[in-house]
Amino acid sequence: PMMNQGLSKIDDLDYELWHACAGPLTSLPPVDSLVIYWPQGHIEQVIACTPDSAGAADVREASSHFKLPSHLLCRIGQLELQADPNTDEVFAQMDLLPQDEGSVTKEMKEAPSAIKQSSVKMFCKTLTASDTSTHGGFSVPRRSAEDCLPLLDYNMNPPCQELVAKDLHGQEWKFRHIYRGYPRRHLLTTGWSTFVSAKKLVAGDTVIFLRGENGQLRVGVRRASKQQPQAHSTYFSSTNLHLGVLAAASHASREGMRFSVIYNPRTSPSEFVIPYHKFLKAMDYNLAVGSRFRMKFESEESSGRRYAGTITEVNDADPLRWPNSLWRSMKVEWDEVISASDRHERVSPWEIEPFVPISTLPPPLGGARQKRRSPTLVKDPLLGTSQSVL
Amino acid sequence: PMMNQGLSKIDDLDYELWHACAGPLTSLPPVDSLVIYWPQGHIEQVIACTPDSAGAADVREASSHFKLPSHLLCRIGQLELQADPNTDEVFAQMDLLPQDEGSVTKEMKEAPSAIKQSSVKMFCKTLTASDTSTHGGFSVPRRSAEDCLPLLDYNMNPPCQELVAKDLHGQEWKFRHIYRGYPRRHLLTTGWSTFVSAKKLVAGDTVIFLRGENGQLRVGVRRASKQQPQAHSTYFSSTNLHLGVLAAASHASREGMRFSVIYNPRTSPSEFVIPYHKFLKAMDYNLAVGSRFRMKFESEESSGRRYAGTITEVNDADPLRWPNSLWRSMKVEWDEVISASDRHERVSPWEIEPFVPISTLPPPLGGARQKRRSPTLVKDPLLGTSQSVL
DNA sequence: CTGTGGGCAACGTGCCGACAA
DNA sequence: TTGTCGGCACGTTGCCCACAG
Repeated sequence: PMMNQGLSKIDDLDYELWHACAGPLTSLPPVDSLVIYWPQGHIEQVIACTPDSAGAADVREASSHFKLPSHLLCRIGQLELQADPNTDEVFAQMDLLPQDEGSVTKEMKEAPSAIKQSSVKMFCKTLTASDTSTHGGFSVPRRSAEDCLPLLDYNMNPPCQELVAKDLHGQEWKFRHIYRGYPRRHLLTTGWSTFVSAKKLVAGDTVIFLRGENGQLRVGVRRASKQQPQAHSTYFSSTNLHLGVLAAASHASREGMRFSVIYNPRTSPSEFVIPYHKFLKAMDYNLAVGSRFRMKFESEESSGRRYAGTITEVNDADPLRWPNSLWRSMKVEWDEVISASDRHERVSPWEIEPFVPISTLPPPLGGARQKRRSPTLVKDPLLGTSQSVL
Repeated sequence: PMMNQGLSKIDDLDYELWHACAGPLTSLPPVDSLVIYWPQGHIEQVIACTPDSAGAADVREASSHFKLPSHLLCRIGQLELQADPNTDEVFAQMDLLPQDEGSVTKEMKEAPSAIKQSSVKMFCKTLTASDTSTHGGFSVPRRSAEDCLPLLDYNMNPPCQELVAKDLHGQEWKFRHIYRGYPRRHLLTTGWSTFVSAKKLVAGDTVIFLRGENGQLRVGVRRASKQQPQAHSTYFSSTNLHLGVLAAASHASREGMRFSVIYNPRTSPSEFVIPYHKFLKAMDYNLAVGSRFRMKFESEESSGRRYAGTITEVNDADPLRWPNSLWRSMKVEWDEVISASDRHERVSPWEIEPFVPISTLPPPLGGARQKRRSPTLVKDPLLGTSQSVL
């Protein structure tokens, strides 16, 4: 049920499957790379995962005892891509090793160069009412079947074969793939309904099929409904969960010890482990009240689109607990009406793309670097404390 | 889904249902009573609930930073009896308010006097293969039906009625109750199989029916299999959960603030919130290596029986992390072979009954009190530090 | 008294082509 | 090209009694 990253062809395929299930907006920092960890964002995920936010006042009070900066520079130690055995929700467990700022070399600050080309074939389909009904099977779009499924022997009458596809847990699912009906079409019949009921799929959910170079098949699932945090984990009070996050990070940063976080891309309101180079790049943005920008996120109409907006405030999201933190340090207004906009009322610098691409700005003259930065945003990236720039 | 204790007849019935589902060995301290909270025991529950005990070394290392005594004197602030929405496993959320030893009056140390007589009717039945098969319904034992179910009109042909019973979540379940067959018997037919599949009942599990004075019916479930901690809570790393428990208790004890714990009687290896009077009584036991005792617990053959044993060691269960703690301070040997005896290799003083009832001991003479105590067990009950007794 | 099994009817599941959007 | 439907066969569900432990 757990896998490491990029060891063999098979692991590559599982790696691709995990990302396909996570959705196009999710990216993970590679092993050994430098990242910034944001406790505030981690807490946001905990809140999103627990049904009751009761005792929030307690947490606020108690958390002030932890000497914890707004963010930690870390190296990714180990990365495990997994899926919830009950819901198939993807998540990543990452080990973080706190790093000294001094030990950072120039190369570490740079973005990784080439993106390796994958030869994995894949298709997604949003399930229709017919696909999920008990009355019949799954209709495979013609192109998808021809591109991604093993070639049928069209001399058979009817042409058919058995497919075996593994899911993220390594469990195998068998499907009868048949080409029949008039007009002819590709269908998955026997085995399909078992899959649907086991994965509790409903119309609107998405299935994903992948085929590796070696012919291995994978199958995964992405749900339409951000289903409620189904009263998870009745064993633990939400206060304990909050404090556990803070205690672990606090201890790790003091002692420089490895700690472990779980990132759930489908539940977390925002990524809270940010590649260091992405963070550094964002520090060079010219961000001030009134600045225009674009940002990509998933909404009810689109599974990932750019939205345009304007910065209306630049200040602390939580001045009491997390003073001088860049986490959601900008309040913004969107050009369009965004449903569930509360999730996007405040954003962090690294989430956005400035409206004028930075590369087209005139090259900075002497002393221009200061001008390009908004004074309210000039902070020591590692200590999170404001510094005057003269 | 949540209920307070003892407000009305209906709440009483839910309270009884919760206890019936928890089993005969579970008891809960009443609201406002004094208790001793044992962090070690709380951690044991967390370990029993989380699949992987990985990172245990981290936790040990990190937990040494918390200045936390082995036990806290607390008052029960609020008590919520709940059940897991997925598994119907019962659990209790209790608020604990740390107390000063000085504020404890003599009455608080005494056990509550009268146990109020309940007029609630109840029956349990362990399900047979026929009860859980899809082929038929549920056969109600005659006595149970006559004592506990609403009276049937035996003039009907056949006599039948509709029963409506609520579970711990307040959800209503409807059953057709019919008296038929030859020889005549009570059966639940229509609605029963829905209940079985919704609650995922298998042969060997137990159903519980309750009927209050007002005629209200309740239905609950107690599973035979201590099913695996079904890979719970993939959102949180087990290290965080450990640290959260310690951080919450540590902060609460320093600041004297209310904190909240969740007690799961079916999963926790031992109760970790102990009535203060029970604790004090155990301090008077004459416990030393070689002492004989009895103790009641659930095992594979019996759902709650007394077992006899002998104390073989009296020392710290975890000398490094929890020195001078009474939690599982005695290593014991049982007269019979106990399956899964690892859970019962070490016990705490308040769990056992001395073989010679304390009331039949000769009344203590002058200075006898010291004699009756074993030196290795004489500790300040609130600080957990050893004291010399001269 | 109650667990199990045979009988049997009703219902759901699931494979098929037809048709139309 | 593909979503939905009617047709139809077969397996399952679920109510009934008989019988035996």
